[in-house]
Amino acid sequence: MAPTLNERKEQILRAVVVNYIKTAEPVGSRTVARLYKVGLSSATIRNEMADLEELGYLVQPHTSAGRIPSQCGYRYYVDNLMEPGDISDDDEKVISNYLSFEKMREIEQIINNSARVLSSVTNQTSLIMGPQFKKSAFHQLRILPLDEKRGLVVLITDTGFIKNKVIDMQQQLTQAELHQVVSYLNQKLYGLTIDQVTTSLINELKRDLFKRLEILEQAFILLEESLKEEKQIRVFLGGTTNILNQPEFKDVDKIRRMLNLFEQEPLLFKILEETSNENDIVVRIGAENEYEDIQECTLITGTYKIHDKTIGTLGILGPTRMDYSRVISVMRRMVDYLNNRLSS
Amino acid sequence: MAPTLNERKEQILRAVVVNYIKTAEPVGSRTVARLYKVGLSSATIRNEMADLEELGYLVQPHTSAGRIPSQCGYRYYVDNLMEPGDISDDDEKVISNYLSFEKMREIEQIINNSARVLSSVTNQTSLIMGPQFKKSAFHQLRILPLDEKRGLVVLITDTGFIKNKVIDMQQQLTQAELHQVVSYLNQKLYGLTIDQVTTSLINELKRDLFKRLEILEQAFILLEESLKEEKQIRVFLGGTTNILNQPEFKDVDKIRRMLNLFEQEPLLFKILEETSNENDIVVRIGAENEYEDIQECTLITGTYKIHDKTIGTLGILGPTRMDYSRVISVMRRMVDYLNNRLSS
DNA sequence: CTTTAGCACTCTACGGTTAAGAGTGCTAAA
DNA sequence: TTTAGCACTCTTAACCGTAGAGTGCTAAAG
Repeated sequence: MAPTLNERKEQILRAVVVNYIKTAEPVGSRTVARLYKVGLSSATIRNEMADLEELGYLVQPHTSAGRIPSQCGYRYYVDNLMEPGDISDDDEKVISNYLSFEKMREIEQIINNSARVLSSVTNQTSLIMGPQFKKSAFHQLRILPLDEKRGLVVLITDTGFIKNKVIDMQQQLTQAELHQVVSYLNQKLYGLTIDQVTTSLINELKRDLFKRLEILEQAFILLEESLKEEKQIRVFLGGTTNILNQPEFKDVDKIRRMLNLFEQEPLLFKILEETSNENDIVVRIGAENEYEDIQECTLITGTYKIHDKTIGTLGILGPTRMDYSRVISVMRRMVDYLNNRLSS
Repeated sequence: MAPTLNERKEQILRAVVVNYIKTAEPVGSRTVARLYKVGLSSATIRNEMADLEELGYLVQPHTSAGRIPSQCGYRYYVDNLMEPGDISDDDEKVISNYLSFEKMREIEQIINNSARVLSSVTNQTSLIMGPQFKKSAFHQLRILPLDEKRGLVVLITDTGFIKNKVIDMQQQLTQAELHQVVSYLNQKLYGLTIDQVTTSLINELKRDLFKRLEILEQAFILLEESLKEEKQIRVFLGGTTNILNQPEFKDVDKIRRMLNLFEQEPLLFKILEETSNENDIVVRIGAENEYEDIQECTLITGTYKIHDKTIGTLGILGPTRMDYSRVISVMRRMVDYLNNRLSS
C-alpha cells in the first residue's frame, strides 16, 4: 500500500530507525553519513531526509534537531527493511538458562515465569494471558462429596485443565442420585467448549433434570456461577518497572497512566485479545492500537497453543522506539517454548 | 522511653504534624500561630520549635524553611497525640458501598477486592497476604482417579481451604490400594497444621507405607512437592499507582525502587510477616522497618482470622507523611470485615 | 542533473545571575 | 516570659546569553 521508496531512501530510513532505536536521540545527517557507509555526503543525506519527512516517514522534534522515525517510518521499517533474523546467540543463552532452571508443573507458574523471562530479556513489559479455559472442550465432570453439606465439583477439559469449586448442598443427595446427575451432565456436555456452555443450555439441562430430581436447585446455581466465574482470565505481567528505564517515560504522568493500565486486568485482557492473531505474531505500532493510553507504544503479540488449540496470548509492550527485530525473535522463541511445554 | 513534652510543645508538635500531613510543605511558625489557636505569637512558637528540633522531633530541610516532623516526631504523634477515633462517616460510606456490591464466593476474590478497597479509600498502596494455608490444620485428604494414569489429590483443611493437584500415577493402583493409602494418610496427618507436615514426616510415612505398597513412589513425590509449593503465598496489591500521587515520590528513581519491590512477592511476604502482630495493628515508621527500601515509608499492618485462627496479614504502605489516624481506623474496619466475612 | 561544500540561521540545553518570598534567629523592649 | 522588629539565609523561578548541533539554501563542482 505504501509507495515503495528507492533503495537510497530505504538505506537512510533504516539508518535513522536503527540509530534512533539504539540511542533514543534524534539522528542528524552527519551521523548517518559517518556511521552507515552510505557513501554520500551529509548534504545529500540531508536532502533525502527532507524528502522522507515530506513523505511522512520521519519527523523533526524541532527545526534544528535531527530526525526521528514517525509511526509510518517504523511501520515501513518493520514491513520492508528489518531483517527478520533468528534469535541472537546471547539472547538464546539467557533464555535457555532461565528456562532450564524451572521444574514447574503448575500451568500458572509456567506462565508467570515466562512473563518474567520475556520481560527481562527484552527489557520491556510483558503481558501473558493465562490459559483460556473457555476455549477448551468439556471433558468430564465429577462431584466429590466432602461431608454432609458440601461437595467438590471438579471440571476437567480436553486440554487438561482441572477446575474445582466447593458447593453447598442444602438437601442431601444419595450416592446414587448424585451419580445419576453427574453421568447425565457428562453425557450432555461432552465435547462442548466451555464457551458453548451458556446459561440457556444450563437452564435447559436443569429443566430436564428436574423431572427426575427436584433437589438440585442449589447445586445447579452454583455450578452455573462457577462456570461464569471461570471465564474471567488472569493476565500475568512481567517487568512493569522496565518502562521506567525508557527515556520516553520520564514524565511521571505517563508513568501513572501506564501503571494504571497495568492494574486493570480486564482491560489488558481485552487489548491482548483484540490485537492477537491465532497464526502469527502481530505488531501494532502507536496509533494502530485501539486503546488510547498505549498509542505511543508498540504492542507485539503472539499466541500459544495446547494440542494445536489456541489457548492464550502473550504480548510485549514498550515505546514505539523498540528493538523490533530482537523482540519479535524472542517472542517467537517463547511461543515455541510454551507450545512445547504445555503440550507435554 | 521518650521524655514527655509539656503541653505547649505537644500542641505545637501536633500542629506541625497535622499540617504537614495535609500540605506536604514545611510548616512555619506563622502558620502554626495562624491556623491552630495556640494563643501565642509566632516568635514564641519559633522558640518552641527550635527546642523541638533540638529534641529530635522536628527537622528543617534547610535554614530558612519551616519544620517538618522527623520520624521520632511521627512516632511521638502516633503514640501520644493522635486521637485514635473511629472511622469517619464518609469513609464508612465509601467502604460499605464498595463491599455491598460484592457477591464473591472465592476467597481469593474477597482478598483481592479488599486490597482494592483499602487502597482506594486510603490513597495508599495496600498489600494483603493471601490466606496462609500452612497455618491451617490438616483435615482430610482424598485421591480422585481421573483416568488410567492420572489422579486428583484433594486436600482439605479445618479452615475450609481446598487445594488440589493433578498427579501422574505411573503404576496403576487398584481402588482398594488407593483407599488403603488414603485412609492411612488421613489417620496420620489429621489435626496437624500444614506447617508441621515436614519433609521428614513425609519420608517417615513413606517408609511405613512402602512396607505395604511399593508402588507409590511417584504419587508420593508429587504429594510432597505439592505441599511444598503451597507454602508459597500470594500477596495481593492494590493501588500501586497511588504512590505516584505522593509528592515524596516525584523522583523516578524512588518510584523504580518501590515498583521493583512490588514485583517481588516473596519479599513482600517476608516484610508483612515480620511486621505484623497477631493481636494488634502495628505501625512501623521509617527506619523502624527492617527492609532498606521502605525506610522512608510507613507500613501499617493488621491481621485477619478465620475461626479465631490468624491466617493472613493486611498492610498499607505509604510515605511517612501519612494520615495515621485515618489509615488506622480504615485498617481496623477492614480487619473486622474480613474476620466476619471469612468465618461465615 | 546530481552531488557537495559552505554558510547563515534556528532552536535547545545549560550555566550563571537576579529578584522575590518565606522563614529563621537574635535582640531588645514590653 | 513573651513579643515585635529586623537582618540574614536559603530556595525557587525567571531571565538572560552562549555554545553546540543540525538544518536549509545557495552556488559551485562533477
